[in-house]
Amino acid sequence: MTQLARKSLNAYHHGDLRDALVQAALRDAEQGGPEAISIKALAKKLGVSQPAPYRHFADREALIAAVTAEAFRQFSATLRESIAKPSKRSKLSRFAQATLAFGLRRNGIYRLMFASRTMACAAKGSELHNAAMETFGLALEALEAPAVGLLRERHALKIWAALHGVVMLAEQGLLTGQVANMTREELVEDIVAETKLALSVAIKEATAAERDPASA
Amino acid sequence: MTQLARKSLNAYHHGDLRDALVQAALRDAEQGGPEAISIKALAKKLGVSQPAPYRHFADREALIAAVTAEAFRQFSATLRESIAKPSKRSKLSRFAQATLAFGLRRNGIYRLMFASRTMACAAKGSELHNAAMETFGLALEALEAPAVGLLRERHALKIWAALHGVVMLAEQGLLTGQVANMTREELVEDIVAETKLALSVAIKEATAAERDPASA
DNA sequence: GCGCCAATGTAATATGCTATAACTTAAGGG
DNA sequence: CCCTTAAGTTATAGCATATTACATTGGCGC
Repeated sequence: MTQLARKSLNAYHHGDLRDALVQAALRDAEQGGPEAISIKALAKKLGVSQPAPYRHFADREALIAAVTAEAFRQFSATLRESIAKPSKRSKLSRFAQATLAFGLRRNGIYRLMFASRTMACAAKGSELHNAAMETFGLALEALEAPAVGLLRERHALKIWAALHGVVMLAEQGLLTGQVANMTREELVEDIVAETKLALSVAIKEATAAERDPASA
Repeated sequence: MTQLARKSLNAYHHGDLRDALVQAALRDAEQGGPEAISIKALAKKLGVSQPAPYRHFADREALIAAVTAEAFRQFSATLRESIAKPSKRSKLSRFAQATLAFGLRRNGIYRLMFASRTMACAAKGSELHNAAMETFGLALEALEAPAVGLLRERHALKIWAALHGVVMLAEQGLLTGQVANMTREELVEDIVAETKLALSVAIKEATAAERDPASA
């Protein structure tokens, strides 16, 4: 990429305006989501003229895309950390709770990644799309059950979707601390358990079918 | 409410500008989501001056809220229909597929309901919040298994979240037609089956615990 | 009926944000 | 040392929201 070039060339008036814009925008988006990102406000805050950001981003959308990419980087790092550090709880449980925690704590950023028009318009091979798929890769990794191939993929997909649903509903205020007499964390734990159950059943069925192909 | 008053009073210059605005905005939001709703553009399309809409809505947010309420009405009606009409498939399956279909076909509207800042800011007792909770009520209704109380609520919540996750991921282009060698409809069916499995196990455990409270 | 009132709509305008055009400054290489 | 180019500035166009002051119309009391 142009990252090396950027670093040396931008060391000028502002220092590194591009990066400063992304970081500041990320902070603004933390609470208010994508709509809280304003070129003008950012320029003012960073002490440059309004049009200055346009030297680094074609338009507001481009800035948002860059911010979203950075958000994915942070999200992935957090998740990776969660499944790496040892604990009594299972890898899948740690992954799930980390996802929920990130989504609740940095909800504007979560919306940026998973509920913005920018992402919806990202093409299949784009940097953003790849970043999102990497997250799914982490879900796959977190599934420690001895499932391989499609079976593994399907269950990773299901738990990813379920977690995503919980986080989104929570952000919309539809999961208010306690629903059905359980906290959001307990709900996530319940989903983890359900996934494990379904996966073990599926594996049992698969091995049975292998032994006796006719019964399938 | 003021609905009766509205009907008679608004029958004037435009006929019923308020309703026309909501309907037109709903059409605009169908593809582009909330950000596609523009007071100015709507006024032009309906042949009135730009400030005219402000006679009916305090600001853009208020219009969006009204549109969202209408969206919930249509969504609920669609879901209610799906679980009412008889079919070979289970009620839960019909409910789940109807949710997916609505989310995919009218994705801008779905975002309006479940991924907008407007909803996130809706207070707990507000009309919008209640409308959203009604949808959850339909999920509860769709669960035909003989579960009651908290058990039923929890499983309805879980399938609601999972479905929601699938729809959102699909809209973000992260579930591209075929993932893990299955279509989105098959994925939803899989989730339905998983829910039924988990619920039946939970019921079995509950009845066992009832017979022998000590083992719990 | 007549005039008044309130609801609805219009014209004009202030404000704020995005984006572009034309011009300026500073760093670095030949 | 000048010239190129990246990066920044001032000025301005354009668009959308929202407000204020004014016009219109339909219904209601008298």
